[in-house]
Formats: sequence, structure tokens, C-alpha cells
Amino acid sequence: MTSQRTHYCGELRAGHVGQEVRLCGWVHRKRDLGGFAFLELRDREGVVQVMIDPGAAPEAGAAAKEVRPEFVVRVEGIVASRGENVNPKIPTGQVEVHARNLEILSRSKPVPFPMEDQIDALETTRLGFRYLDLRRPALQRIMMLRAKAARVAREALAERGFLEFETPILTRSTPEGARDYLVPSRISPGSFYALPQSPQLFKQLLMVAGFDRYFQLCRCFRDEDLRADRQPEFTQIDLEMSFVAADDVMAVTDELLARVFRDTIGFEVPRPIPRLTYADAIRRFGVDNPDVRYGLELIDVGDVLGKTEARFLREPFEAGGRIAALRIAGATFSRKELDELNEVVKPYGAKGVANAKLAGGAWQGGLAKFLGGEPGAAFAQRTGAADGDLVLVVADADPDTASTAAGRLRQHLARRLGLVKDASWGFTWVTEFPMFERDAATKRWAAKHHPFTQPLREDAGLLESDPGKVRAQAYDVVVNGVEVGGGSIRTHEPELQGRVFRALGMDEAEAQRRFGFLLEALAHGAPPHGGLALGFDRLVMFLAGTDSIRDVIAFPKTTRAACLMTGAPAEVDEAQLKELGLAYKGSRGGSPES
RNA sequence: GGGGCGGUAGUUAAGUUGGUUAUAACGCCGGCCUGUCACGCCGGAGGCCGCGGGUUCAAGUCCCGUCCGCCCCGCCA
Repeated sequence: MTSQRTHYCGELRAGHVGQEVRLCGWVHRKRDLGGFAFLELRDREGVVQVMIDPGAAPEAGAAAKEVRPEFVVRVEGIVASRGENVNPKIPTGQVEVHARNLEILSRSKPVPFPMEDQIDALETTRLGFRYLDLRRPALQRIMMLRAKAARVAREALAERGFLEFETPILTRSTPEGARDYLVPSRISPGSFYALPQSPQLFKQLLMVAGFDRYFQLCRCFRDEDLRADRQPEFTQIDLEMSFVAADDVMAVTDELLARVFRDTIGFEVPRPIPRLTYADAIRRFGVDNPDVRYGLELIDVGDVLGKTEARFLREPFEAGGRIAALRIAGATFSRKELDELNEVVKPYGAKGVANAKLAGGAWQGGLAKFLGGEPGAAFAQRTGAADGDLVLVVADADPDTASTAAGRLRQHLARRLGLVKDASWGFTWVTEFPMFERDAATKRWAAKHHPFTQPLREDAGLLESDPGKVRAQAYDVVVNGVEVGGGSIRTHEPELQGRVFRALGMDEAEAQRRFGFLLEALAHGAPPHGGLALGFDRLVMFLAGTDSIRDVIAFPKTTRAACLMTGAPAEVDEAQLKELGLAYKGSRGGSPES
């Protein structure tokens, strides 16, 4: 294999018996019986037992006395059958290596946690010794899985005629979207580069340049607060195509996802991946990233309950809000459990969850007094409630709040009721996103996807009159209720792009200042084009079956965007700041005093 | 920016109503052991109870502040 070794530890099998081998690896465990000693030797492919008989190999016996866990050693010897002493727990368990020679290549201090899959070390400890954490078989498997997924994606795209590009990491800040990471310029004091939130504009420019099909496994940077599935720097499979409609991009993505899932974990993604419009997603699931592995869909009951005596329903409805119901067949919830549902919904801005249960043809529960006679019958019919069914109701004057709360309630109930089967998969596209949404702070329209997205042609006329109604040629792909990718057809006509900028409250001068280079490019023969980006880390999370993004990134950061191993971010020398023309106001390491 | 949980030997945890010398397991060190495989047996060492302040005769324990980690909302595509 190399000049130093002939095999991986983990690859030895009964077929190797009798062969002379040289192995290099880490001492996983030592069992010293006083005479014989056994070492478990580990490398990335697995573990194999090494037997040391000091009678047969005195020097190896002496070396074995010194060996401790995680020492790096080289073993020379003969692969032998273990006969009666097979270890069925490990793939190499039928054989062992009878050492003729044992050489210590490197020593190890005692390690803070064992190199095993099941460890109880806190994440702080693991991240502080990430190189040891990564040495554990579980993370070795994930990192190899990640490498394979990347390779498969590259192959699949290359076969489809996509060209791999690199785009700048030091680029220009574009105030749209997330907060930028900034890099000061030494040569132009007071000026800054930004790290890319995505290579969006560059890939469009590559289309203008005529490359037709682009892809990149690119690092992206966003200076926002972190979550279990969000890191400040993450990787996307980014692609862009010319002369395409949304259907074409989605078809390519279907194929790409299918290849990655099949060639890594052997799962067949159903093709084509079903599609759902944004409006339908909100109506049926309350959220734009629905988990489609189970039903329990939302039912609109505004016209049924919006006129009853119940003020907490009538007032929101008359104010233009939404009343959504969830029917749970034959459910039994205690009073306490029903109360707890209020807490599920409150973080999303809803007031609470009302309930009614159909029993013996009559409604019981909090809503019962509003459900006598005709309204009660209509409610039963609309929700399809049968005897013994529980119906939960969420209402809010802001339809988005009602939808989100009901949608999150749906997810909560699905988990609680065990509706999500392990190892099941739900893929869906969500299409026709709104072009704009109100910025909560400024009350202005903001691009929901990004400002280069093309409106649906039939909605373009509303850009000036009713921007809120304009739908975009934008699409997200959602797996098990997690957005794993999204993209759009871009605007390739400068005139239309200008109208979008104006809808965003950006005048000609500002648009020119920020995106002049793009508008100029669009004015020099831009092909119709569109693309998409997949969150590669999230994809690997699914393939690996983990719910922490830190498990799929070799050197991840904490929720405060720090690296516990290197200590980044860290203070720098005054001289470095001076060279950059920077001075820091406030207490160093803490938050700045304004 | 807001809410929740956590921080005690190398590691993971226990620590009652504030009360004597802060426990346990694993790991570590020394000794014994020729078929172990989470080897076993005997012995031993190891503590800034995150940090700072306060209350008290007395603080791991109560109070205030602060730092760090994880989860969620806002934010983020």
C-alpha cells in the first residue's frame, strides 16, 4: 500500500490468513495478560487484534509493555486464524496478527475521552480536542460519507455538462440578505471586502459569459445567529444554467439528489419530486417547508367559526385573519396536555389553542359553547370530525401568524403522536414563492428570495400596483420539513430588473451604485438563466442521520461562532490594526460600548 | 436582542434544609496475571466546585454580576 504498510487494519479477513503484513495505526485498546498481550490496532477502516507473544518476539513484548492507548505503532507479522477465539463483534474478528515486530512511531498523552462511538463527553470537550473527536469511528464514517457525497455530486453534474468554477472569496458587500463578514483592505484604508453569502452574482455573470452550465461546491458566509443546523460558514452545491425554465432546474436537481442519495446510502428518491405551490403549502401545512411524511393537514374554518359569538375567533377573522383547524382522530388529551399546547404556539406569536371534542354527537371542550346547532354541524362537516375526534383551532388576525403557529403545532403533534416513521423520507418542491415580503422593521418590501429572481410573467404587471401579490419563479426543495435547497429563474432583462429594484424602494442611482456591474452585464447579451443551491451540510446531515450540523463539519464553530480548538476569533496585534487603519472602540473581547 | 437548560477530579456525573475530611464510575500511575476481547485482581495518586463580588460563625449549596456551552424565538435562504 505504501512503503510503511501493506494493508489497512480494518480490511483483514479470513482470506488474508498466512500473509505477511505490515500495519500502521492507533492502539485502540491493550489487554496485557502478563505473558501474552493483545493490542487492538485501529485505522480509518477499522480495528484488528494483534497478538504479542514475548516468548516468540521478545522485543515486541518489551515494546508492548510501554504501549498505551492512542500510541501510533507499526506492526509486522502474520495474519492468523483465531480458531475458537473468534470475535463476532468486529468485521476482522476471524483473524488476528501475530506480531513479529512492534515499533512505537508516536506516543500519546492520556486522551480526554475514549475513541468510541458511544461517548458521554460534553461537546465543549469534544470541540476542544476536535482532532480526537474526529478520530472516533462515528465521525470518521461521517467525514468519509461527506467526501463521497461531494464526489458523487461532482460526477453527476460533470456528466450533465456542468463546468466547475471558483468564484471570489474576497468580494463586494451587497447589503441585501444576511449580515456580511467584512475584511478590511490594507491598500484602501476604510474600505472592506465582504465574504460571499453565496456566489449568486458571479454565477449569473458566468452565464452572461456564455458558459451555459456552472457548478461549484462553495463556501458561504453569513454573520447571523446560529442554530443546530446553521454555521457561520457552510457549503453549498451551487449551480446555474442558461436557456432554462424552472422545470429544467428542478429536473436536474431531482436527478442530482437521486444520485447522491442512491450512491451514498442506497436510498431511491421518488422522481419526480412532488411539487407544491407556496400558497398550497401555507394553506395545507402552515409553513413553507412542510414535512410531507404525514397528513394532519390544516383545515380552514374561518367562514364556519368566524361569525360565532366567540370573540377570540370572530375578531381576528373580521380583521382579515385566519382560523385553522387540525383534526386528530380518536385523540385523548388531558386538560393539562391541552393547556401545554398553548405553550407550543406562543413563541410564534399566537395567543393559544382552542379545542373541541366530538362525543356522542355533541361538542365538548372549550369551544363547545359556540358550537351548538348549525355552526357545530358545519364545523363537524368541514373538519370531517367523527365521534371521538379532537379538533384544535388556532386563530390570529395576522394570517401568517395563524399559519405558522398552526403549522408548528402540526409538527409538534406529529412528533408527540408518533406519526413520523423512523428512516422515512418526505421530499417536496415548494414553488411560486411570493416575490416580496414586508420587512418587519422598515415596513418596506424586501426580496423574499433575492432581488435577481424573476417574477412570474403573468404577475409582472403587479410590480408597481400590488407588489405583495407578485409571485416569483422561485423554488425550494424540502426534505422532511427542512429546506435543503432553493433557487430561481433570474431576471435577464435590465428593464425588468430595474422595476424590481424600484419595487424594493431602490432608485436608479442606488441600484447603479450597488449592482451597476450586474445591470451592465445584463445589457450586454444575457441569456435567460436560472439555478439553485443545495445546502450541502444539511444534505450530509440527512445522509448521516444526525441532527447537528457540527457532526458533519470537520472543524465547526460553536453557537457563538467560536472555534474552541484554535480560539478563533481572537484579538490581533496593535500593529496589525494600525496597518489596516483600524482602531477598536470599547472593551476588547466584550461587546462594544456604544 | 429575548427565553430555557447546563458548568463539581483527566472524563462523565452525585452532592439533601447552608454544617465535620466534597463522593462514585471510567480513565491515569504502580504491582500481579499466557487466549483476552469493555480482560481480571490488589494498591495508589488526582479538586481554582467556571470566574468575581456579597450574605453568614460557616457557601459546591443562598443572592448579585459575569464568562462559556447547548436548545429555541427573533434574525438567517
